[in-house]
Amino acid sequence: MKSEPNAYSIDDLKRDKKTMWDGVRNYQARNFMRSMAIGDQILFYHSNCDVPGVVGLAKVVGLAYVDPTQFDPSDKHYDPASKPEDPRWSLVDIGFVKKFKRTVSLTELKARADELGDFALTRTGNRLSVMSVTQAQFDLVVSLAVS
DNA sequence: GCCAACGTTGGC
DNA sequence: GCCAACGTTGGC
Repeated sequence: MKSEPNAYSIDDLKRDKKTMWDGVRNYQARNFMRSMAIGDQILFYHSNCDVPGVVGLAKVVGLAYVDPTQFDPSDKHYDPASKPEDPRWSLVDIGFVKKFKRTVSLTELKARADELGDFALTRTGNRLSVMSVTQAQFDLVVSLAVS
């Protein structure tokens, strides 16, 4: 899952312990969240910053439910087209697991393309804020963080 | 700040 | 249903 550290960083999650992953307004990303299970592990990625990359781990602590911000006109992600009787957008609750001692940068991930295989995060033009990762890819990223 | 790669919108 | 225009994302 991606976040701009200016908006919400791994340090923010560490402080909060858990958070509602609100504001996702992309159907594919939403569908990924709807398919999540409690305990699913998450790579936490910082985008739009000095060193984009995976900075830590989180996990799913609450199954998908209606994202309340879609109905709030004062919210940045307000969606006037979404009706309470038929909500468009969902979110999950995620909990802090750990912050890596070092960032596993996007550059580094691209350099490991052979080992990672078809990795959603490094696919060209991928702008999804929530995407899937295989266990093998997850394990490789974690191993890079501690190496 | 630039720009490529998207997803969405809306006219037709 | 097509597609141009537009807005957004995000690396660089």
